[in-house]
Amino acid sequence: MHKEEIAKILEEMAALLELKGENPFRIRAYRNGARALLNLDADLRQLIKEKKLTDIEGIGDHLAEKITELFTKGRLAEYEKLKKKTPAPLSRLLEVPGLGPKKVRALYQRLRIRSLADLKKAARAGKIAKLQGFGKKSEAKILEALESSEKETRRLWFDAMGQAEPILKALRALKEVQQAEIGGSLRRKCETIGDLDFVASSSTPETVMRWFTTQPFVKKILSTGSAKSSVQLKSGMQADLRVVSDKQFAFALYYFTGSKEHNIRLRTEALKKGWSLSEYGIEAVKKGARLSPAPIDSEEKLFKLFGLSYIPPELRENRGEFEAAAKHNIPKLIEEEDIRGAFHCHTAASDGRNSLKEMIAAAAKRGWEYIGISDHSKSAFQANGLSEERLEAQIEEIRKLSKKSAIRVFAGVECDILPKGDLDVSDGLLKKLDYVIVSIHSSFQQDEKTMTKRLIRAIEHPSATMVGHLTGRLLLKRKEIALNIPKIIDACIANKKIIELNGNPERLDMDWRYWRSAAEKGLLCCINPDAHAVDQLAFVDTGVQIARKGWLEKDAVVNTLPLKKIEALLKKMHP
DNA sequence: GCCGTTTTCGGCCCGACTGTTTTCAGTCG
Repeated sequence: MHKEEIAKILEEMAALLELKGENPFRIRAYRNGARALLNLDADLRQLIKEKKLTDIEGIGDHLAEKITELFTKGRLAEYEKLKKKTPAPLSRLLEVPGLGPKKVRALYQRLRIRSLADLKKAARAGKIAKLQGFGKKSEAKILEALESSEKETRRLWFDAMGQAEPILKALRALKEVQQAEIGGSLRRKCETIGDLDFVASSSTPETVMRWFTTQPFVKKILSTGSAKSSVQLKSGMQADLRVVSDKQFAFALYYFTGSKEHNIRLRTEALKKGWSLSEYGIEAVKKGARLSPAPIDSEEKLFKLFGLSYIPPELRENRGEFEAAAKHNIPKLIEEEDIRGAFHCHTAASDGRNSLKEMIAAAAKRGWEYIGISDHSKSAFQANGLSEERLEAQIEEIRKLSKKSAIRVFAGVECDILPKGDLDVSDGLLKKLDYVIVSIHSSFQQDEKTMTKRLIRAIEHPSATMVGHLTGRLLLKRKEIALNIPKIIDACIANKKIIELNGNPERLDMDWRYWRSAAEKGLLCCINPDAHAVDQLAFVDTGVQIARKGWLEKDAVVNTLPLKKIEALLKKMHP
């Protein structure tokens, strides 16, 4: 069983325990455990073999045992038992907005409702409104939730940002608003976003709330008060606005940026010092505890109060940022301006929209010193992959254009990795190129072992320079291939090969969770746009955002190198 | 069920909003 499947079962167990009315902290422990697993960047098999599961924060002896059982046997006796006691479809009811464990239990015990279908029938018959604790409104809300088909409203970070920016701008333009920022996972640069969070300060919150809930972008008001309002946007996404006083703003922004795990950590630190930290401020609660009277009007000052360096929002995931900040070891994260070129760019010769010349001109306009062109190889027939003759002709053309251009143009290819791990271009031709990206575009269904072997074989090819979009995932659309990523990282380090961070908003691949430890071990990254048109060169910026989330500094990213140095590096890798 | 420079037992974040109540439980983030 994969860690994702195991995490899902732990989640399901949490839901079942919730329905049983178990101790809420025990339930939280299961959820934390599931999350810890998903956040894991090490090889689960290895951890289990070495009995080191309990080294993971949030996983103790009991969860370690359960995870081991699931991993080795593919099933968990306790889970089976639990499922027998509570009909499994009941946990689906928890996903209906407004229904929590207590209400689901009431529905089950009093109306024998077990499934969404039962629920719908009962609501239509008006049976729910009659139950104690329910009423006409909750019945209507349940029906509405069941009948609306827009249940999946998660968006790519890029799309969510596009929706949030105009709202933020309008909020800031209000004369009643003193400060406004985007918070939540959007500010933390998560790859997908569930809802938009805005934080604003004002002395007349009601006015701001009235404005927010009556805008044309609002489809429905979900809730509204003087401190908090939630609306559903016309796009289907949910947006929340919190309004506080200006003195409280830094605390509120910090709080609503999250992540939850990160916040809990700082609150716990506060308690140890005898302070209580909330979205509204901080105060001494224990006898003898003292706070300096200096006002805290920025997140920097808040961190400083705890003796911590400033933690950029991207890093606030409780994945080691507190330890680093305490030692004043927060990395100087890479920035958009550090990028001097990119290597994964397509032209109209394969499946791009623009010509070679146009791509080069667009790269020069961005202020880059160089661009690498990497069209598809012949097996990618769906993408009009280049035959060896066409690739050879393109190399010639690139050599000519590079001499005439303001920027250096490198000749590359995005070479398919064939099912057995062979490359799709002959060795002779590969040698003529400046660099080679190796990517998987076929036989996605291979099992983990086969896939890992296939990829390592490609990495070991002397002409391979870097791995393209490692897992082939399309966020919210297509699952990643089965792969032992820690092993691939080790193979790349051993063979001195690069892994791409694909900045296409749908890919953001390799996943940010792996970069920190990989870079510490010496893996080099190349942030690429995977551009299929001139305007998509900007995807490197999205790539940089995710690189920051993965703790990457400039030094770990090869395309921050000036031209002379990148030329030397490629020559060394590709003699 | 997890965790520990106050603890191996006793904590575990907590406030806003809704709807059903008639003072508050449940849900949510």
